[in-house]
Amino acid sequence: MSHFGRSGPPDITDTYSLLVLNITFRTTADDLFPLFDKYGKVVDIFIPRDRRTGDSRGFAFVRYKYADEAQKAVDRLDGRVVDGREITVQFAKYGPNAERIQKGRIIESFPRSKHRSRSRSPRRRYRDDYRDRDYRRRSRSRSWDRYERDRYRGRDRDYRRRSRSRSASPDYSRGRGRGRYDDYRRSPSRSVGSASPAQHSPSPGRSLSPRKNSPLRGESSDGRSRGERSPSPRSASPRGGHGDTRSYSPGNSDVDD
DNA sequence: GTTGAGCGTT
Repeated sequence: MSHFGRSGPPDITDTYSLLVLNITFRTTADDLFPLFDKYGKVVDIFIPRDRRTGDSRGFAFVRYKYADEAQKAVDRLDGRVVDGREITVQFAKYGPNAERIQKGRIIESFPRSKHRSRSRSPRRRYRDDYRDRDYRRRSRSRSWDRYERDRYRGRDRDYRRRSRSRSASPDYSRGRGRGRYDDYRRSPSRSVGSASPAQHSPSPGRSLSPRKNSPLRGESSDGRSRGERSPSPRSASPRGGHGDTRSYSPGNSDVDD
């Protein structure tokens, strides 16, 4: 395995974690790697993503092998404009498991055999409080300046170009939706073959569900679909097999650039 | 297409 493992964190006991804040939502580890690797030996880069959407949360973790290099990277890259955004580089304050950490270095002072209730909330690891935070100060800035737009477009195309090889966009919504509509339209109740351009069909089409609140959805009470219901086995993973945040491969870049 | 304080995965 050349790349850093998606099997979890590597040997982080002797590494120094750096927290990179204020990065763009489109910045990936591949973009940060060359930047941070210039100032030292980068062991691993991890960018937390959202479980639901899969988008970046706007910050990353860069682990250095040596503290001096990490310190230099902090001093050098802190305040640096990346992707049109001024990033904030600082030593990680907490460990991956909210363990004790010192200057970004994880200190396992206690044996892991003794799991202790952490002060933090291990049950809520995700942004469940994003609503509160959103209401707190939602109106601040659109953040969409000319820089990000330009960068986003360029990056977007790049991603599309490389992702187009293996799998297309998650068309399950459209495909499945049309499939349902197709099935619905397939009913003899509707004459398919001549449309009425003069008047708009009472069927909203895709605006709202044609059977929006039918007492019976046709699948539950039907009974026939119960056994032969196909839950759209079209694509299990829209991201394909590359759905890892840290997809950069040091020494062996798999980018087909 | 929207977000922006913060501390992380098998």
